[in-house]
Amino acid sequence: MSKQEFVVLGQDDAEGCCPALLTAPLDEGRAETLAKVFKALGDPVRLRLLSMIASRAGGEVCVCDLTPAFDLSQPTISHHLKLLKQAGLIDSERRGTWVYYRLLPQMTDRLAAILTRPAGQPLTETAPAGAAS
Amino acid sequence: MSKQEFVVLGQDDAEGCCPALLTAPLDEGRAETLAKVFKALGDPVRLRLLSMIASRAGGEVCVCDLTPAFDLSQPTISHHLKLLKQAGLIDSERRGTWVYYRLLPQMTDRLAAILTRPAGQPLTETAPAGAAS
DNA sequence: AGCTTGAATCGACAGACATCAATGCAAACT
DNA sequence: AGTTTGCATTGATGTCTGTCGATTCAAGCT
Repeated sequence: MSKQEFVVLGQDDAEGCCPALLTAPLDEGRAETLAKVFKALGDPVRLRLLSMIASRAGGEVCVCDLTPAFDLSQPTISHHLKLLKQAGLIDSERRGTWVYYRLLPQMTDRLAAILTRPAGQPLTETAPAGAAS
Repeated sequence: MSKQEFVVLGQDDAEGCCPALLTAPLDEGRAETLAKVFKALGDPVRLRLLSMIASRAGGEVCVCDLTPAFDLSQPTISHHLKLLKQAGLIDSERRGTWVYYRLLPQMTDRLAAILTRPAGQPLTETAPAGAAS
């Protein structure tokens, strides 16, 4: 049933920091793994689902609260939730009749770190030519 | 030629901060816009391209340096670069015979901010039940 | 002008993906 | 046991997307 993907994302540099995206060329394997996560985020329905789950006070949402928020069939919502789960972004738990989803902050934290360039990066920085200041 | 997408991403909250993803439900319009950017990142080839461009000292890479790094045809690489550009992640400039690509750090910065939860967020935090403390 | 090289565009095609209706499964309730 | 409600799975279908070969465009040669 395919281990969670973020375990692989955990392969850090020698420094024990974040897998470099903006500071060193990504190798093929990590690119493949990372792409799966970003692909999971690359759909408006899944983004809204993730947002609804993450922003919920208590950290949990029942599927029964998610489904009616969309003009989509229940199987479709279930499918999107499955993809988010396989990407390691959320997890689910059944309690009685209902199933609750919650955010796995480790993954979003890791993505944020990956997209953050180290301070004082010697890039050309923002304004090469005609950017309206 | 479709304006850069990140302009829309710039629609901030009243507080003038980042478009909330983890703290408030994303509306349909922003979800659509954000999804396009994440979709651009949702391919291993494009991730590697972005990584190669971003990590290059000088901040620029010639296409002629990118193409031979892949087992893909030149039109395919050109296609992926186009998608990254349309997503507002990179920009290009022609100098003589060659075309140079460079990172647009505003976009990755914004994504990082979007994926970062505000400090002290009242989430259940990582260990709701049986996680090894 | 003609040629050569670097890069983008076009047209085609196979595989992936979002969506749905129908069905299956799990838990609670009568 | 039978029924109902909540969610997942299956199978089918139309659309999107990654890839290529062929072509075109742009710039610098000879």
